[in-house]
Amino acid sequence: MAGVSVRLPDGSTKEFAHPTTALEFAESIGPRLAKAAVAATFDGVPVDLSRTLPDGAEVTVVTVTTPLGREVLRHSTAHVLAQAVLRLWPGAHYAIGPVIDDGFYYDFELPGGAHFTDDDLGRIGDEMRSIMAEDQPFVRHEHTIDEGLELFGDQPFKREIIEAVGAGQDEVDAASEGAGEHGVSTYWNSPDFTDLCRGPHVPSTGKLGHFALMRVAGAYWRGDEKRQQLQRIYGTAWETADAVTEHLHRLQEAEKRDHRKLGVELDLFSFPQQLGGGLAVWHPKGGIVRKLMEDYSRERHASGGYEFVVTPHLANANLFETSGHLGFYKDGMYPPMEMDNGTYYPKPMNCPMHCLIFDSRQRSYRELPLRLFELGTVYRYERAGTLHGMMRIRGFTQDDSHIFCTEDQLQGEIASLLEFVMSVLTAFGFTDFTFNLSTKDPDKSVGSDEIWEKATEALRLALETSGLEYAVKEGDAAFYGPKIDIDVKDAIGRTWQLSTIQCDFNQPERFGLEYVGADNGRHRPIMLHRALFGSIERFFAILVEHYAGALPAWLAPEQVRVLGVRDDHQDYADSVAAGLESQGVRVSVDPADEPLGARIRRAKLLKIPYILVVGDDDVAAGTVGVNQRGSDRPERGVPVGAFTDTLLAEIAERSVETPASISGNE
RNA sequence: GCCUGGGUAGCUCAGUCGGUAGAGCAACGCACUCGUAAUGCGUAGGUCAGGAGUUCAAUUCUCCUCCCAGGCUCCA
Repeated sequence: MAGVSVRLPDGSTKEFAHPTTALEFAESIGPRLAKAAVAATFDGVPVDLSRTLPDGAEVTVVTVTTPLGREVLRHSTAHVLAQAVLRLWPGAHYAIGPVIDDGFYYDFELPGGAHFTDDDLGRIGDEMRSIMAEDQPFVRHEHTIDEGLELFGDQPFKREIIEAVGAGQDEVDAASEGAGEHGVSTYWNSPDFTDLCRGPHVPSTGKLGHFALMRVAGAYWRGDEKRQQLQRIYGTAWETADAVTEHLHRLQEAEKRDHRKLGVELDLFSFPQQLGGGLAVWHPKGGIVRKLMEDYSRERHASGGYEFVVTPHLANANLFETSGHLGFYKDGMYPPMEMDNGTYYPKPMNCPMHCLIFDSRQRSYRELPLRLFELGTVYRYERAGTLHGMMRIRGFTQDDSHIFCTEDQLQGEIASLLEFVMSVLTAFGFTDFTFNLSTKDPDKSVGSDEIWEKATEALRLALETSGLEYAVKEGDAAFYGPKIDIDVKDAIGRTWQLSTIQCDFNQPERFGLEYVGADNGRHRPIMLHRALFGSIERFFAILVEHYAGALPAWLAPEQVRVLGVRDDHQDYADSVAAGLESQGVRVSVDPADEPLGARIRRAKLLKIPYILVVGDDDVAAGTVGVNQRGSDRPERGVPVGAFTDTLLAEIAERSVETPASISGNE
């Protein structure tokens, strides 16, 4: 065989006289690289280190600290998990074991309908460690489809994956599991374990070891709740033990920001059992934050050309028949109430009622775009298992708007909406946006293809003319029209889907909406649905988590707490507080019947932005000691006026950053 | 709705191999009067989620219901 020549990522080439594996290639570059290598890529395609270099390819060595390297590591660890489970439960069926963010999972069906319990995780982990200690190789084999079916004769899920080849819909899944038109690929670890897989894998199980099994869960086979439920085990795996520890630490930190926990600690809201699942009560401290959010929203909508409307919580069933909601979402609506003149439902959406407002009299093109806005409270019967604090709740309020416009106005409206959304969200401290365009789901939609085409194109053009990058989510639209969803990234890098802009040609048609045009003819308006917060409850929860409960001063339930050093500073503390209160500052005084340190601690735990300590010096000089949130270095002797001015400016600007210094001297 | 794990004082948790419960913090009272993250003493607080069963006896064992957590499914 002639020699081979391959290209390196830096553009240089390397020649080999004999057939050479990717591992030997890595060794030829350096022993450290070879040691860190877990896989390679040939012309961008990930492959095992044992593969032979193809002539002329661009070759990279994949090391364990890269995203692809970690994927290989996690995928390989998932295989070991399956092997361990099959050892411990002979006769178990194994399904799929893909890589996910920060980890992996594997789905199983245990013999005799057995289920994993949390206690099993320890045993399984031990078994995995012994497989890793055995340092078994991952040996790749290629088979024909028939051979594959034979090989996995007693494994129904593996057979189903292989059988999906050529059958259409599950092709992509099958390919990622190693089954395709070409045949199937498997990895052999030991005489007792072979798995179906595309690869690549680390060379041997000895390369693995830094992992943790996280939890047991149920998961439907193929994600279909009509099919059987399998037992899923989630795990995480990293290149070093320290990286595992760090990951677990990050999870702990995220837990500390959990809005449900902070909701109790900061006395913001609760879910009384007597109320019923998924229904919240807002306590005064949560209530004031909500009011501030709503005030700001109303203010922006007022200046944005919106008109305020109010609609009731119940509606005749006919309304939701007309809108189509009953047809598509009956199961997600609260059950109907029979009343003397018909059947009524709690409303799950505000849009049908806004259509009725449009339809209440004849409309002229001169009125368009007509922008109706409502903080509309809706009720949805979310399934019990989906409830999640304020994030997923059964009664909530949407900052809902419906814009009726002409076809000519559509483009401009969408573009200005995109601006509006980003501007409002920025005020709350979110600056990192991503955009998704969701298109028609053929199985769950109303209206003609032509109308959908038009609506989708309008959204696409608006995104493009605004110069925004976006991803397309096929089949993710609402039943009445395509939409743009806007995700934000929070302080610890998690993304949340917040705002939505939906283009709807269907409801105006279903409701028979019309306006009189300049041509004196009747025309159908187009309706844009949009929400910025989405649900106020959910947005509030995201805000709490984003700030870990330390809300910016303009949103903080209590902005300032004044502490006298001794009892005899009480009058001065009261007067400082009264002065601030007269300027609209939310302030309280904590009297000196406990040591100062204890009162400071309590105020810090409540995440109050400013703690003012006043003592003899301050009474004499008309100053305060300012202990700012996030700082461990209080400023003494700040004139009351200087503090007040800085604070009022911070609040008026709705600053999401705390000023570096209150006195302005530093 | 499905799978797994839970529910003990306002919060965080201990405990009872079946004999009706305990700590810290919080609350309340008294004393302390203090310059930047926990002053001391005392008081009160629980149908051990709810219901049924087994038992001389159930917070503990069994079953059912409700609620919570983590997933799955769903999310107009």
